[in-house]
Amino acid sequence: MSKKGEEITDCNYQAPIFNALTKSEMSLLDSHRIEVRYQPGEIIFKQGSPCSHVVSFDEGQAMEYVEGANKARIILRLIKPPEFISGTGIFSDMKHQFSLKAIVPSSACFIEFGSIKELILKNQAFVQAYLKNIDNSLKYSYYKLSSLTSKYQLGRLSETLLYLANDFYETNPFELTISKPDLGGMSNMSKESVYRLLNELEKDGIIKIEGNLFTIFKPQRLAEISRNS
Amino acid sequence: MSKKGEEITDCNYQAPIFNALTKSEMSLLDSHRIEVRYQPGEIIFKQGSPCSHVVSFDEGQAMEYVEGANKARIILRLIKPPEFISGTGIFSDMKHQFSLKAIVPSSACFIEFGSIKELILKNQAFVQAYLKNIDNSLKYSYYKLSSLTSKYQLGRLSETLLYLANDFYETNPFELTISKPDLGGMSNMSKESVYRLLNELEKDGIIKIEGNLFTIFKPQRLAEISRNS
DNA sequence: TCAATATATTGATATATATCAATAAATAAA
DNA sequence: TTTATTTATTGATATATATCAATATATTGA
Repeated sequence: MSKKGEEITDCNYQAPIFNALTKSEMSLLDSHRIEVRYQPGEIIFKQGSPCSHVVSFDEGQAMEYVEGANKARIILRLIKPPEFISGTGIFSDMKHQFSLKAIVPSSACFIEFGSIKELILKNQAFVQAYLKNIDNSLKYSYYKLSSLTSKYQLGRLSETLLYLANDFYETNPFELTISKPDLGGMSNMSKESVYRLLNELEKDGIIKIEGNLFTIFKPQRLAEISRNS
Repeated sequence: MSKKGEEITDCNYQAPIFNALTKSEMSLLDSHRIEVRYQPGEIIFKQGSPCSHVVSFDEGQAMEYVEGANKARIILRLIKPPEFISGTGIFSDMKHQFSLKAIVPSSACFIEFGSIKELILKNQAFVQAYLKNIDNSLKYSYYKLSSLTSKYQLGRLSETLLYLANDFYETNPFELTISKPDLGGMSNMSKESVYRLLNELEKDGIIKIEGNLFTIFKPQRLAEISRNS
């Protein structure tokens, strides 16, 4: 097992849920896993396809998205390691409910669901961690549902920018690794609206954009906009 | 324990998840539960409030909804017995992620989460049923997310009408027990839009509305509209 | 280097949909 | 019954936002 921070990872079980496992349980998983590397844009799993494994996302960055009525897509959230991704549907209809796509070179470890299920049934700490994981997904999904349906686009875009700085990249000037039109996918708006509103926020001195480098000058102002519009 | 179909119910454990329990496990729950009766409009639990119990919804009808930015609310789905409602957040931040409100006189049984957790940890069939339950909620939530953000209002309202006939009331002429403006809460639109579109669907001979009695004449046409707009 | 493609920008227009407003019908209260 | 209140209806208007279009800039490939 490699430590967090090393360059090459190989199913390193760094996600918090794996803390619940003993060494021998990890070895069990080792014999039921496959590691796969992805290039930017490659789909790791696709909404609607059979779901037989969980994913330990070990390296790179990816996006979780759901497909809408037309070609529209909503980007639910971005993923960075270490992350444990349990395809929802694994206890119901065995189909993926969302798609996962690499946005930079990435590495994902597929662990057979059978062995995960075994651990869920016999390891009390593991099942609690697993339930916490789904619970958080559900919580986030409900939040997104109300936010995407009740806010104006400026509020939604501001929320996305704060999410990127605070939760995803976790730095203030941050280098955007998705495209600017993808900000529209995260905030549910057209790419033209994204460009227009970004310029507006920049003109108001709230943010600065140089290429893909985003600086948030007034995070509290952005939070206010996110709340009130 | 009363059988399904009887008038008065009292924590009857009819929801599928309870099939996983033995008689003695049910007795355990019996000593950790409280039954509460509600009048129409009364809140059973409120988004953001502490979540310490799960709910067995035994009688009546209720709505699950999330509160949006302004006073806006999205009605996630309607609930009828038997239904097991595990407040999400019970494994994460111990707060309710949505509200539940009675729409007709209803009866709900609150079961202490401690005893549910005990069963999750020791009964393998129960934990699987519990996971299936959350999984379905997540699946539904993702579906709603894409549907509410990618369809036009006519498509969303058609979807709601089909949901009511096929999944909730399960009869074709159905008596609406929520208000017509609430159809807007389910479809994310203003009440005026609801009235306009209902009249439009009626003029086109797709549905008929007499008071609160809704008849769907052309369900396949409605499904088509729901899909393509 | 030059062409070709993708990304960014901005304006004009179209359109979905909310909001406001006025009134009608239905229901409840007195 | 008469009044008051809620629910329903419909039109006019305002507005958020997408779409279309034109062009500019940057990036890539030949």
